[in-house]
Amino acid sequence: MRPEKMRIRVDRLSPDGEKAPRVPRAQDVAAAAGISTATVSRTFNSPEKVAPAVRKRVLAAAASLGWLPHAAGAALANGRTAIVGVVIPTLGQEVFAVQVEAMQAAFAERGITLLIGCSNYNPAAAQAQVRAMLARGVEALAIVGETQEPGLFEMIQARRIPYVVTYGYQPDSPHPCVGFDNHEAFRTITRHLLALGHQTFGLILQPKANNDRVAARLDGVRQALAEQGLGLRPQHLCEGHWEIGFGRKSLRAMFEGPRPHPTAVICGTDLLAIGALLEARAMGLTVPRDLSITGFDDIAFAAEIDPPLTTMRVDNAEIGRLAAQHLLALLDGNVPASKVAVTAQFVERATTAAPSSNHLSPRL
Amino acid sequence: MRPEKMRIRVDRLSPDGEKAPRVPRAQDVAAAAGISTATVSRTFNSPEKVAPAVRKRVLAAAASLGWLPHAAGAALANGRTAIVGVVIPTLGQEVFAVQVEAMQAAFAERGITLLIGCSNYNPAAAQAQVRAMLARGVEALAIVGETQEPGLFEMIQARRIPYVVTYGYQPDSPHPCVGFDNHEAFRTITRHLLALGHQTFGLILQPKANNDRVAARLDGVRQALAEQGLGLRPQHLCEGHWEIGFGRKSLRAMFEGPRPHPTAVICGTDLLAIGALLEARAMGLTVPRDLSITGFDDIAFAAEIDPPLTTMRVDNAEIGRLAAQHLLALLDGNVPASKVAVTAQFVERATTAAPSSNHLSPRL
DNA sequence: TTGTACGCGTTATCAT
DNA sequence: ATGATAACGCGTACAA
Repeated sequence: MRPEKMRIRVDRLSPDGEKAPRVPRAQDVAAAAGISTATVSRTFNSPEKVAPAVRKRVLAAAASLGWLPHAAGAALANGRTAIVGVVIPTLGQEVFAVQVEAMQAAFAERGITLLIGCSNYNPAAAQAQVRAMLARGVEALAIVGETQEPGLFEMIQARRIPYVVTYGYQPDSPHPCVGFDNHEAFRTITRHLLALGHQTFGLILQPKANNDRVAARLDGVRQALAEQGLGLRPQHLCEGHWEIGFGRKSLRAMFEGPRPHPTAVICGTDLLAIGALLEARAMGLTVPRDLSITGFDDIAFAAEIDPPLTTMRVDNAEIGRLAAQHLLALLDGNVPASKVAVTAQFVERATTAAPSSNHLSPRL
Repeated sequence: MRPEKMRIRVDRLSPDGEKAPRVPRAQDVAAAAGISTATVSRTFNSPEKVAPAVRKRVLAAAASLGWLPHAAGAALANGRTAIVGVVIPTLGQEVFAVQVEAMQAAFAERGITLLIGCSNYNPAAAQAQVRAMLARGVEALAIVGETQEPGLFEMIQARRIPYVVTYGYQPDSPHPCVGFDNHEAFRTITRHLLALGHQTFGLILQPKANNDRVAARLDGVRQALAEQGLGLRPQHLCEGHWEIGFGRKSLRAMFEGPRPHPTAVICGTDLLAIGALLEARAMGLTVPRDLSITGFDDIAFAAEIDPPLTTMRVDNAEIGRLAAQHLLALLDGNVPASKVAVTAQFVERATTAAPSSNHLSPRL
């Protein structure tokens, strides 16, 4: 009988001469339970193949040593990492934070942990995050938006791992996606205001650079206007940071600019709309009598403000859940629908109304 | 000369007979560049040790093959994973989302990626997340709060990895922490209101179960009151979900309850305070004449609401940054201060004032 | 049911 | 400066 080949790792001694207790390995558990590492592994990965008595001993040994199977070793051995990556612009925006939270919960149920990366709307940063995640062997990827560094999707595809673009739904996209149709949503808002009789529009949006969702929104508005032979004056289109401050600033700029002033202002987020609303009030305008304002997202506060904000509701947690489901299905070898549309729901509250008569024939 | 021992992995054929192109390994890059894997590794990890000409060839080969060093292999070989874990209650709360975002940015600068876990205020879930992270070989851990499952910190300590408790600062805690002193902050708020002449207080907080920060806040209020020989009536202490709805509901409950009614209501979050403010207005109360209200966090909206909310500002991004710095220092072998205090700043706006006279001698 | 032994992809050591 | 090779910790054929 050949002597068993067994690697023995000597405990390193720390400078002060004490034993530096090392993180236990399967080997240690095996020794403690008086069995082999193979049985340790089986106890955790296919317990039914292990005799109950042995199983009990192994579990006890593992618990007493505080052993956890080292994921890197396992990943190398079986090719699975149980890690999924998600890349979003920023956690500072509730819509994305909520999405990530829902994905994390869905994956956690399946024992999958989530690597998170923020791009801050910088495609190069997104690229770097994706690269790092691929190197870490993520089994799937979710990424917000299609406007990415050239080659990013090829890099993912070369790894043959499932991926999905979230937040936006684009029927003609080459990528699987889960989200709502930004173009359609803003067309809906615009049409609603057109139906009320508005003819002069203001638009306050996030920067559309590197942001296909915002570009789609702008397109949606323009198209709805074009259908009525209308357009958007350059001074009535403001692009900037998504929060209250920029909403205020933009509204003031529009109304301090040349006439005609807008009778309706469409905003890209509820926060922008709230800013516009607050500034309109500060300027002595009455909403919706003098000015209609719409938001987007339906944050909790939208319903509470006075007057309650007309907006559009998107279930971001649902987007996160569906994205996770989509990726999980692919990981299970199933073939889910490549594109999943979530509907954005128009919520009419009290910041929209027909324009008052003195606006109906603006002095051009 | 012994023939070189070289493992050759045969490309597996996919069912349809086509070659399934596999993810490239260092071996493939080495072959393409006509050198050994050792040089490939060096090219990326200590480029100065590689001849410029060779380096160039290796980089070109790696780029053309799309090779990324597989992190699991690297982790196994050098014992470093470049992963750090963070466990928070929920991303749905801005304060935590902002913290995580700041940590992610700080770690990304050092090539470290972040594993994220949410506990939803459930210690068992936090425990499970920590366990999964340790198994994945995180090199450091940040976790919100000290109220954890017994044994959780021992589990971390056994792994000898740096960790830090965030959001709360407790001078007498056995754990390193980065945050502000919740007890002191709420004592400050309470003292301010006491100085204005208030004697009957309401308190609207998040649930204090499994939440040391909230428990500390409650204590802070109680202590400040006790210093003046005052107490808190049970019906004036409401615990519930941190958002607007619960603020409304709680305020109504207090004022529909038996007299005396509070002349000042202290809230655990700005959203709760906004809810209380809206409900107070709906009930015909004028703030701050009939009722003072304070929030906490200083969210963007706090300054915008009418009247602007008196609250306390915490720089959560700073907490995230400092926590990351603390962990990075430890990873670098430095010894940073074990406890880092961030100050919460009282921001007096317009929802606080002296109680009106009819409240000064409440009918008990 | 359990054990043996190899391989996963990389890095570090040592030799050249 | 570069190459050969032995770990790293685990999972899993295959053998017993």
